[in-house]
Amino acid sequence: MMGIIAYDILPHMPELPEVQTTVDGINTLVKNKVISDIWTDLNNSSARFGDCIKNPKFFTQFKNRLIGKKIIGASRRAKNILIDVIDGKDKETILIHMKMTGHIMYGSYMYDAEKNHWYPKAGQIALEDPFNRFLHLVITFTNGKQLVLSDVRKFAKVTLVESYTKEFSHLGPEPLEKEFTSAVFLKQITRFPNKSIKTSLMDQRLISGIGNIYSDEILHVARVLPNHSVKNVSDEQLSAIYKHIKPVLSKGVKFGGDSTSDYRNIYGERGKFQGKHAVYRRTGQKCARKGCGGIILRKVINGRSAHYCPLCQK
DNA sequence: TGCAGTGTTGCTTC
DNA sequence: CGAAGCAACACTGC
Repeated sequence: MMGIIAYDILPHMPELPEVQTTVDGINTLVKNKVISDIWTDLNNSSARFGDCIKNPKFFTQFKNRLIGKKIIGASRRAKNILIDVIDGKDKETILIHMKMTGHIMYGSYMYDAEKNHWYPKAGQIALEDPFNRFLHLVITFTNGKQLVLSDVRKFAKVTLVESYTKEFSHLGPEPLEKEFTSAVFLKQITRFPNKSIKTSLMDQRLISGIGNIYSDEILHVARVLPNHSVKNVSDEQLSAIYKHIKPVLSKGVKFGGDSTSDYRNIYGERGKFQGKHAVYRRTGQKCARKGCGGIILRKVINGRSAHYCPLCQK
């Protein structure tokens, strides 16, 4: 390694599999822990951010309402993390959207008062990680350990919610739920006929949780070019896309998410899905489909980079 | 040295 | 209603 820290800043937010991996990690490691203190350095912004911890007034409330409460479990809706906490009958839900570069870890961290900065204590995976420099929210528990938010670009949104339904009313169905039938998919995906199929797959109003990586991967296995308008995608192609949504997302969860960039799981470890890409960020390389021989191309669609094989995707 | 690229959401404007 | 453009932010690579 020669002391060189080799890492790329390739910002892409956690998508469904990454968020699910984090939620599973919280349920494994952080359940029943009682909050004793909360620190942030994001609460120095103007009030224009509304009810989130970037608003200093809100952060004070956030802290007061959560200290003394116990984590009872985490769940996921779209790319949002929901953490339920309780103190007697007094229940709150912490809502975290990791946006571009956020990720959450649990371990032992120490505070440097002079620098107003937190560091992982020795002997932890996170210590080796270049992203440990960007801790912006630290929740300390009565056992002395911390749940931390690392976020290079500080886009993550952290708040408290009372009503899930109100908060998430604009979101499309969850693709891994059994209610996500072929009929539901067809109804949703055809809502904006003039948009590209890739853009529609990533539209959170149509389907929840799919972003740039998984939309590219789904379209590759379904053999559909990303730039086609939805109205020009055949019924056969739409059913192929539907057929592959669940397996591709489940594969992402199975491999612990994608760490092409900054994503880390609750232990500070990388996921392994980046080693499984057929197309995403494989521009100029050979198509992963056996016997295809195509070379992966990259094209900007609606301001986002799409990766695809011009030979086997039609 | 400076600026485009990186990806997502939500707000503004039309 | 919708689409398109941009801001939120940090850092890299050219």
